This record gives sequence, structure tokens and C-alpha cells, in this order.
Amino acid sequence: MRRAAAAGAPAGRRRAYHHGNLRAALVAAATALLEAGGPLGVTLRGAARRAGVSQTAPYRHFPDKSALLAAVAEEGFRGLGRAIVRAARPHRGDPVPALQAMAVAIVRFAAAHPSHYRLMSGPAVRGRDHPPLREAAVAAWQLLTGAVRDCQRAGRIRAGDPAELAFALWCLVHGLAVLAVDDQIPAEVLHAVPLERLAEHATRCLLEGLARRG
Amino acid sequence: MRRAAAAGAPAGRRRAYHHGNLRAALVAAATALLEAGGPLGVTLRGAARRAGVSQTAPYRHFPDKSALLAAVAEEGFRGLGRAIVRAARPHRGDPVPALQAMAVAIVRFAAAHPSHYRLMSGPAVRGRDHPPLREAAVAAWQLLTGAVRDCQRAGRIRAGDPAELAFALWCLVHGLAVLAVDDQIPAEVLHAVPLERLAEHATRCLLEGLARRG
DNA sequence: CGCCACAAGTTGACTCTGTCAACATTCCCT
DNA sequence: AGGGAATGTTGACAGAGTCAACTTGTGGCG
Repeated sequence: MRRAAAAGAPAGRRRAYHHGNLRAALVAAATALLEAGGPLGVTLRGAARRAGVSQTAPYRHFPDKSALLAAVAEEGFRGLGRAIVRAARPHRGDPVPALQAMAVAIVRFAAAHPSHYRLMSGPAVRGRDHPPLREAAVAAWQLLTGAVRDCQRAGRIRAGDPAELAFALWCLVHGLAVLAVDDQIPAEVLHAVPLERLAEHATRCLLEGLARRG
Repeated sequence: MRRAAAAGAPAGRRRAYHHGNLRAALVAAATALLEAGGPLGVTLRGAARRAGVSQTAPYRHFPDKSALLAAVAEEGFRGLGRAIVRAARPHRGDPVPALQAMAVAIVRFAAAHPSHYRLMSGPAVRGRDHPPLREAAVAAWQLLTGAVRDCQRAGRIRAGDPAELAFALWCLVHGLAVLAVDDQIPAEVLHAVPLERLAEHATRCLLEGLARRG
């Protein structure tokens, strides 16, 4: 029973054994399932089916289901990081708008990939159990801290531990993203103002509070 | 096979049929499972076992598992509302500290009942599908809006739609709560400042931003 | 060049879950 | 007292995660 050519995985440096990079194919399959059917739609067996292998083949690459989910979430954080960087790029040398653009980008990312964002920030995967995930998440959020530091250097945010100040912004943005993703934003709020405006508005409020106190 | 006395449910007005208020017993059992084993530990059959009935008995009271979870989440929102009210009580006539105390109470509630808070704000139950849940959630958050309105009346927060202003605060607090619950607060932040201080700090920043602009 | 140990994948099974259909029991109202 | 509806049980099904044992392909070593 010969398998009919690898499923188009981008071929890592090491031409893999039987399948041609099953690991990546499984992550891709799980991601597809996630976007299609939400966190509950992701299933080890389903991912295996979609990758064209038997149900237990994934166990050669992931110790259990949560490891697969962690890999998917990790990829998500990488994507989030890219989105943040991309959003900040046009605002070089203008730290406050850059910070604002980053915040909006996070909310936009969540809205564009709700299931993915839910997985990243949800209980299905505890970051502590998966160091690479942890690192990817921290790296993404470090971008915010860096931007806060830039604002401080420009005198647009008061002095203080940038991590702590960025943390407030992080909470705000994450909270908004999570509410959006969980469809918990009251209709009367959302009708009045589109999501991205909400993000701008809220972050502006906080930034005014974070500005140098007179 | 006679059942051995109801399991101590608080006995509603109508002495129930066989079990003695199975519905409430199931919600209690599911809540216990939730607190013990997280969202994944909650199981229809497990709740039934814990309530001392057969696996399919719950279907006489809930159309499916998510309805049970919704009832648990609804109860959670009621508890959250009580906690908020209780926190604000000592600050009558002092709207800003009251608002701050409410914000802290929300974070404290989340930290005290992490799995419960996760369920309330998670994907397991979509509020849209369960009107009572929706209402309980809205009622809890309305408390924040009311407190913002009080602050506006006292001239401590600038004019504007209180729902919209409260929304920013809501995002901030919810984001902090969710991060705490998901164990995603960086250790260096948490070590420096305990959770409740973080809540105070963040809300103060936002409140300063929400104050009358000069 | 041939062989062998190991990595990668498969088969089959077990337990647990949510859910349905059919049946039994108990309560309340007339 | 009796009947209908509310309540609960038994038995079964498919699909999930996971383990043990087996098979197959791969690269390295003699």
C-alpha cells in the first residue's frame, strides 16, 4: 500500500522518511481544523486523517494531543508577532502612533483568527508545559514592552519599569481581543463603533493615563 | 430500588419528584468537577455520577452538555455580581474608590475561581446560545457601567457614553483576569507586584486617562 | 554490496465521552 | 383511583485519546 506522494509540505532540509515532514503537515491540518470548527473541532484523529496517515501516526511526533495544540498555538504567536512588527513598520520614529498601531494590530489579528487566538490564550494548552510556546508568546509581547520603552525615551510616557507599564496596555488589548473573539462585546457598543476604533479609543485613554503626570 | 434521601440540595419551593431537585444538584456537581479538574474535567456522566443518578438523567434537565455548562457559568456570573456589589459597598458616596474596588474584586474573583472564570469567558459556552447566561453576564458588567456613571456625575470622569467608557475599563480588568487565570502573567511582573496591586495600578492608569481632560 | 538497528507508520484494542431510543417509575391532577 | 406527563434507567452507538504489538522503510556500518 504505497502512499501517493507527500502532501505538498514545504520540504524541510532533511527529506523526511515516509511521509515528507509529517510534523508540519499535522500542524497545518490541525490549524485548518481549528479555523474551520473552533477549538472543539480539532481532533488528533481528524488531523491524522487530513494528513493522510493513520490515527496513531501523530504519536511519533507529539507525545499527546496538547503537544499538537501547543505547536499550533506557537505558530499562532509567531504570526501575531509578524503582524505586530508589520503594523509598527510605517511609524518609525513616531513611537506613540507605532504603539497604537501595534495594539490595533493585535485586536485585528484576534478578530481575523478567532479560534486561533482562543487557542493561544485558552486553557487547552498551558504554556508552562510547553517551553517553546512560552517563548513564542513572550517574544510577541516583548514587542509591546519595547514600544513602550521607545515612548518613554521620547518622553511620551512617564518613567517607570516599561514591563510594568506595558503590562497594563497588554491587559487592555488582550481583554479587548478576548472579548471580541468570544463574541461578548455588547451589541450597542459594537454598533456605535467598529472594533478597530474601539481599540484605538481604549488605548488612547490608557496612553493619556500613562503620559507624564503634570 | 429506592433512592436514599436527596443529596442535600437546598430544596426549592416544589419538593421535586424523584431525586429532589436534580437540576440544582447537577449544577453543583458540575461546579465541583470544574473547580477540581478544570474545564476538561467537567463531564456530563461525571456530574450524573456525582449526583447519584444514571448517565442520561441529566438529559431530562439539560438538552446537552453545553446547557449544563451554561448553567454553571450563569451561576458564576451571579457570584461575580455579588462579589462586585460587596466590594463597592464600603465606598458609598466615593465613586472613584468604589470603581477601583470593583475592578479589584473582579480580578480577585477570577484568581479565586480560575476554572469557573475560564468557563464563563471561554469558548465552551457561547452566550448567544443561552439567553439566561447572556443576561447574567450583562447584569454583572452593568455594575461597572453604573459605577462609571457615578464617577461622571461626581466629575471624576469626563463626559461621554458611560457604556463606552466603562468598556475600556472592562477590557482592562477582563484582560488582567484572563491573563491571571491562564497563568500568562510573566513571573518578573508578578514577583514585583501582587495581583491585586497590579489591578489597582492598571485601573488607576486608565482612570487618569479617563479623567476630565484639561 | 549486504545487513541490521532504529525511526516512522499501521493495526487493533481499550476506556471514556456525548447522545439517542426504548423502557420503567413516580407524581400530580381530575 | 386512574391516566398522562414528568422523571429516571438500561442498552447501545459512534467518535475521541491513547497504549501495545507489529510492519515497513531508511541510513549507516562492516
